[in-house]
Amino acid sequence: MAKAERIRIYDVARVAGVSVATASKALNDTGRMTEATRTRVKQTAAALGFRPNAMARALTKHRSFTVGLLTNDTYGRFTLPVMAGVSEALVDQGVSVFLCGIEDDAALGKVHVDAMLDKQVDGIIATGKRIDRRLPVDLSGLPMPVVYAFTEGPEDAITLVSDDAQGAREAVEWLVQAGRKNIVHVTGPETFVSVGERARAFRAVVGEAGRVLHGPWSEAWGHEAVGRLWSEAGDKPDAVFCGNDQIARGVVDALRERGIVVPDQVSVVGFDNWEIVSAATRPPLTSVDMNLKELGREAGRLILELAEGKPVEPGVRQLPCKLVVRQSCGGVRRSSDQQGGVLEEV
Amino acid sequence: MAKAERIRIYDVARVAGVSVATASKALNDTGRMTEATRTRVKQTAAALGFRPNAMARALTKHRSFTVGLLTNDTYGRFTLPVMAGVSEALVDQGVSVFLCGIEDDAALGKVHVDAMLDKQVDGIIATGKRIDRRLPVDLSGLPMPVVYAFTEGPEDAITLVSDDAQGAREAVEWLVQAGRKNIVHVTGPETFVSVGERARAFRAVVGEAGRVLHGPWSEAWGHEAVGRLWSEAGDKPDAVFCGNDQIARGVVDALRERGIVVPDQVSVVGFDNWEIVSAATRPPLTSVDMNLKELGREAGRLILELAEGKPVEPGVRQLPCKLVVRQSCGGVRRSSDQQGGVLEEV
DNA sequence: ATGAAAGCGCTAACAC
DNA sequence: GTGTTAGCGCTTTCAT
Repeated sequence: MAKAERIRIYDVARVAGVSVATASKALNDTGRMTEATRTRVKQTAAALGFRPNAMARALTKHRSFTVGLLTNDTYGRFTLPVMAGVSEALVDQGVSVFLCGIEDDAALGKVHVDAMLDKQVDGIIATGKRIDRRLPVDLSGLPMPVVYAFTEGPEDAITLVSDDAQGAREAVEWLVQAGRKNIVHVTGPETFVSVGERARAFRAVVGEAGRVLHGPWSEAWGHEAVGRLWSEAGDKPDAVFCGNDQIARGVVDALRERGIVVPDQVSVVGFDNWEIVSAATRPPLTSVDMNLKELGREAGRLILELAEGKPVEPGVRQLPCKLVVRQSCGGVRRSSDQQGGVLEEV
Repeated sequence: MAKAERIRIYDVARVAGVSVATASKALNDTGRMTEATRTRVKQTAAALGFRPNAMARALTKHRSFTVGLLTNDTYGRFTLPVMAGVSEALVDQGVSVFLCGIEDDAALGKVHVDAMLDKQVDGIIATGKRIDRRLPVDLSGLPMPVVYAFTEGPEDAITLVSDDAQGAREAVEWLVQAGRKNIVHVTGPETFVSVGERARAFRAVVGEAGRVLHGPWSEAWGHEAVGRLWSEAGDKPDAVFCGNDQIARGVVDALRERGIVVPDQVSVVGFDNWEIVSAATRPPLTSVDMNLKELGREAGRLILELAEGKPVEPGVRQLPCKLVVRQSCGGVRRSSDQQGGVLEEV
């Protein structure tokens, strides 16, 4: 832990035979000087292993090269991909990310926001576990930019969300294209905005008579829904589009218990593409991926632009979902490991 | 985003009618002055909404009140609880946490570590996904303290791990106490140190003849293991102690498919207490919790002590696991919602 | 083209 | 007890 004294710009300047002012300008590619001088300074800095003191720099530049990521998503189901994206977009720029988990605790939220203020973060990215709820903290009027990603923000804020309708549409169209005629939608509670959007998109494809069953976001509900659907008289569904992967897993398990083969007899599609669930299901789930990492990347880019003083248009930006095809729904897909786009049965 | 000028200590001093030096001392509870002055300064600071500039403070105090959490655990299965604990231990002290996900990429690791160095974090906590592997970065010789939590560190480092042997012992003793006679252990690959420790603890309880089956950490393996065990001639196991919750879930599902009732006929115990798995299993899994949040808390406390210059004895600290009882293993447990410790069958 | 000097906001010796 | 002063390491006018 004991270590040679840290190299300061002062040392670089001395060794390079220039003043600290020149050294500073050389290293920051500002000011004017002979190319020779600039190069020499940069080389000595590199040779000496000079790393500028971020604190000192922040003090004068009023930029800390840090951002805060605020979240109330405890399990990290949604936050981790977002975080990964944010980090990826910022790490090359030398920007580090404070992760602040605030649960649903307003007091804790305030503590974290105050800490961010003290540390003069260049911006705050707010994220959460659903797009129609706000974090229990007020982020308006802060002296730094704020971007909302996968959580609701004020009217005139910059907000990033996934395009639930498009994701749902792609999933359902996939099922239709696979020849399924009787598709039902088993999803979460009606109180979620995204549940409504997905259900609307579902009906837009299959027709207004499309059947939608609401329940909790759990495997148990998927299970129960199958019980309900298959105990009714009349035609049974030949496909189930689920509101999340846990429900889908419940559905698949329940079907297997009834001796119904997925995907031969019934196709199942999930939502979220939570790999730990979708990949462990037998058969592995085809699922809609909300591209949360890309959402995070975009949030990182935006916060950076804002921090640099560039203008960013406020409003809600919807980012597209993509369907990840596994084995739970049959149909035809373009083979990924063959040239020429041969189509194959899966 | 436009905001009134930030209050500086200079403003506080002026309003309180003292010098900045006195103001500083008053607010930091250092130096000597009349209690009256101190109170007055503190009150004006509060009234003005003064928040010290962390950058400026860091520059002089050589403490940034930030720490870095380095991890290669992408899913966050282990990192998130650790992170929550770290954060919990530090947030009251005004310390914020940089989360740095480095995958298994040495170059990315170096980028993050360099960023931490530039930002003069007060300490680094290294964590990962298994206790017998190192992160792909060299953290020795850094000018700040390092604590290893749930990842391997150098010989003379400060390391925090869960007590796998104790956790396994408690689980198996619980099964024995529940009257189980023929317990097998279905676990992960032999290459994991923790697999060895748990298996040894298992055999220490059930006898050296205790049967241990190794395989991948997956549901599929749990499934397959049941197939293997139940297709053999002779007595069937009446309990399965699993190396993680995913295996346990596979076991439970496979047993159900065979018409074997859990926990009536066979008891199952998991490991990790990953709620998303253990709670969704039917019946919910009794599982060993590694107390990762507490591990994180302890790591936070230690890094703080080190940052404050207090000495901390190097070496490996084992923190106890605790058994979380749900419905997958029967036996007798103390009813939690009755007074007087009535014992009840579960 | 380069350098001297004045801060950024705060803390800590050392005077008074 | 309280204030004066000198930095912390870097950036940035403004001279030269």
